[in-house]
Amino acid sequence: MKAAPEREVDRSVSQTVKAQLALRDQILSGSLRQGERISELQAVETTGASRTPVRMALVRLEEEGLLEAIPSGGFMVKAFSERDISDSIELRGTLEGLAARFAAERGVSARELEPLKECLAAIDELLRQVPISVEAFSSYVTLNARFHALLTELSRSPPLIRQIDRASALPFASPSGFVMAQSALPEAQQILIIGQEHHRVVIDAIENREGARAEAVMREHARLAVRNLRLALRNRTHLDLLPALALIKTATD
Amino acid sequence: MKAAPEREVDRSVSQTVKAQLALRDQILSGSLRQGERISELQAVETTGASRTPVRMALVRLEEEGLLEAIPSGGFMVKAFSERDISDSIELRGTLEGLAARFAAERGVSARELEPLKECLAAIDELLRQVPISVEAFSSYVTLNARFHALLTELSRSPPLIRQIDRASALPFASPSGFVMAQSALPEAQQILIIGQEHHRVVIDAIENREGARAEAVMREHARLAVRNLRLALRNRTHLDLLPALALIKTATD
DNA sequence: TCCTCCTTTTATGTATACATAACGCATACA
DNA sequence: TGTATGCGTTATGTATACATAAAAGGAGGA
Repeated sequence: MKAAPEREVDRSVSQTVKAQLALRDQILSGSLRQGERISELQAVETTGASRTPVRMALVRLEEEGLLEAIPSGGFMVKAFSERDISDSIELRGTLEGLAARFAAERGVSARELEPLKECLAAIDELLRQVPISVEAFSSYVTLNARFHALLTELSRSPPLIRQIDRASALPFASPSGFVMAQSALPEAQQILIIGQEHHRVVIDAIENREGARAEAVMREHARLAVRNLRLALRNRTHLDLLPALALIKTATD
Repeated sequence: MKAAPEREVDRSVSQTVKAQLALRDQILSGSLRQGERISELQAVETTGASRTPVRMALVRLEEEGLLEAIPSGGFMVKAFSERDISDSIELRGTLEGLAARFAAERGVSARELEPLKECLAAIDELLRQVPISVEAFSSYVTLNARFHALLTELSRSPPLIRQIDRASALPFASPSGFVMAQSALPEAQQILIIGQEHHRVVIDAIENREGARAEAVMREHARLAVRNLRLALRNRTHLDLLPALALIKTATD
């Protein structure tokens, strides 16, 4: 399939960003197999951008952690072990814990907490319906991502916010990475309820300036995601809902 | 034998790396002032590389955290507040704490601990002489960096190692960032001795699989660096020994 | 004198051409 | 038959040309 004939160049978005998004999709969907060198020429054809922006995108994706530089030149898709993924989640949790502690220790005004509480209430509303619909799960993903983003912001520490964003860039390490995978599990509802309890506690801890408690609960919150990862991988049900399944290193495959 | 070790050298002299090193030097030395847009053409002249590798280097330096992308295009040198810097150090300490905990909880063989203990002994040897010479300070910097690198490796977690490396890339956040600045302070020797005690404790904690203790002491260890930063900035003595002083946002300057 | 608009200039983003180094394949020799 | 070497192909790294968008400067009007 040749894309060359009518290559309408969309100039509203830079070619670099376009190439980056396209390549990321290809990586996460498994079009580009792990360990294999990514051909720039091939990437040029599939993304529609020329070599310069493609190259730029490759560098950014390497920094993002999805690609690995090959010593002799070029890049390949990185492979992740189950341990790598759980460590990445725990890492993210540790950083979020630090953010929560900063927020608690340095103090947060009631006005700043307002959006967090709204988020909390919205999730409460979602969890009230039994059983939880697929649409509700989808809404949960959005609200959960929002909650985590707001919480991170509460630290008011640009370096920390930056690092958390970078740690969450890996799709399987992001706060909502495994929520959809849970949707297939019978204990899904319980898991969401426990997660929401964590949300509630961290807000309470920040409000009362209990730094250690805020930090601890965010770490535990991430451990919930690790548990879900294990559960999903063991059950092997709805693995297609797992983000970046193609990146997971397996012994047999 | 088809493997050629010289390939690494080839890449190290690549125009991209050359430009990156040259630009980083310029940024840290203050040749490029914070807030001002970095002219690509000017960078081409000063680095000797052409625009493509310069552009590559700029992207990498942005990911590294030294540059900031300008919405309308191009990059500028980022400015850091004192709070930004202390947060970056504490961030690094938190990650190192996680690494130490991983090492302690997951267990480390005596053979793996060996190089750490050698490092410890070498630093002990250095600190025995009173007063500590400038050369000793310099040796300390090397050994300290080595100790922190070895400790990070002990976690045996590639994602965590990667993040710690990224967090330490900012010169003022690196483990040895403020050691030289201490050399001008009268309490320098005490500070080094306390730091070494932290090193000793973390090894002991890892050996005894005391995860919480290992984590706590590494956090405290980073706080020592934060204290030194404050001390150095307040005393304003030998500020020229501070890395990236040009990047620190000040109200007066 | 200040503000606004237009023109000019310059810098960035992109495309592409070129050179060099790596990889593969074939052939020859052990 | 296996290994090593050499050549050809191909991909990457680099340089540069071109187009567009932003910034700056000047001129005209209020």
